[in-house]
Amino acid sequence: MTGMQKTADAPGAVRKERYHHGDLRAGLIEATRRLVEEKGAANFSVSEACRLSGVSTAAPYKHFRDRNDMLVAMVIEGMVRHRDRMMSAIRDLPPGSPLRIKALGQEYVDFALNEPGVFRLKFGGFTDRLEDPRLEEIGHATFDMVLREVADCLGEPEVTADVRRRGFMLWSFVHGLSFLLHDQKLSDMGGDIDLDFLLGDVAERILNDVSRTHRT
Amino acid sequence: MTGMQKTADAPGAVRKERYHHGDLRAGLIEATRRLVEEKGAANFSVSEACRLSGVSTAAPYKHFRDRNDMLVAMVIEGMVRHRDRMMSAIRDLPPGSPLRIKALGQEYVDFALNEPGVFRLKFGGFTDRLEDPRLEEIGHATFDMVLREVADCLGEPEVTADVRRRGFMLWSFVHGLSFLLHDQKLSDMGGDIDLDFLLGDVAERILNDVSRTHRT
DNA sequence: TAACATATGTTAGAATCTCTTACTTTGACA
DNA sequence: TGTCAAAGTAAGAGATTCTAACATATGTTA
Repeated sequence: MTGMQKTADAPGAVRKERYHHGDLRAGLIEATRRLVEEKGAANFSVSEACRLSGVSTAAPYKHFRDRNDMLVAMVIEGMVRHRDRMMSAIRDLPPGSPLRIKALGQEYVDFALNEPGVFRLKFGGFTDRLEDPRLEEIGHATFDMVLREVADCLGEPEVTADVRRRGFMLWSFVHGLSFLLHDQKLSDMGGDIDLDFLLGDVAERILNDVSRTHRT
Repeated sequence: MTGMQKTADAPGAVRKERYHHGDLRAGLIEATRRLVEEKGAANFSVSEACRLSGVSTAAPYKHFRDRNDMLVAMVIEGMVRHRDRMMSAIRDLPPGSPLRIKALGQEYVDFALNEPGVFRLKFGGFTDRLEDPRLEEIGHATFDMVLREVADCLGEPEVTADVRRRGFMLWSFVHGLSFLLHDQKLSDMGGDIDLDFLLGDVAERILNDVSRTHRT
């Protein structure tokens, strides 16, 4: 009995032969991601991530402050992926084209649907305010990138107040759409609305120059 | 020792003199609402709601299947309030006016900010899919009400596919805006955007008849 | 190469939570 | 008044988070 228990080997469990794991921190983050996607953040448990990673339930506390900190670490990686995907989604599209705006929205929504656990953990407001400077930073960087795209598209050399306002409109829209799509509200209550058309239409309306007649 | 413990009396705790509570179900729902607003749904515990209500931790299970069912019961009441407020927000505004659409959006956002716990519990996707026919029903009823307003505003006698599409755009927008506002993204990243103006501008853009030139 | 310091694990356990089972009290009604 | 169902309680099983104390690798330095 060397203390190297090999209990039952849950499916997908990482087999451990050495006392040291190799990169437990990364392993736990990946386990966390898998579990959050499978069962939702509310049902995520540190214990289960430990089981998946083949370590004791005390091990994570050498790498993370607490459960919340584990989730934050996982979400940070997710947001990096999110931004990377958005950037590569427009790589080959003509600069200044509204197609780029639409593609950014498309990708925003796609990420939310492909990694709903991560997306909702970040934006659903589930935990104790996952405030972390790294999250703040990447969020700002991503939005700034979008704002520059909007400016290009409008022919503005800089990010003006108007550009910022329209960028925020676009964000609000795709953000809400992401939640509603994942909640299946579009299929339940939207009739036969075509998602692709919806994205294009909204982008067009927001990028359009409306001679503002009534400000109410 | 009659089993009538009066331990410490946590602040705000309901004092219990009788064996029977009176209306424990309602009391627990209200305690649940308070706790969710105070500490977030993730930190809500049945035990604490019991402490607030002055009953044993086994009592709720006479009224609710489990913790999740308690949350669902509380959210249902919240969604009824949500709809009621939206309806009364437009009561005195001229029928068919875009002011009504804007007021609905305003109220949607206001509710999300006033009762973020409830709002995010319903839409943040926190729990094990809080699917309940009563929630479905009230959601549909509310959206239908909005669609009729949109139709009126566009001069359509019925809820056409186009009306539905625009209604869904509006919903997506105010929905996302609600999340972003609560996350303080507008104040952090929106510069000095005026919320009131934003709502009016978006309503106008979505209600406008854009001669659709390019559908891509 | 030996010895130490540090990082990274483990074991054991305290505090808390959800939910069940079996028992008790209460109020309503025949 | 007696009985029954509804609505509480007490006790406890099983899980969970996190801590404290201990164990083992790893790498640096004398």
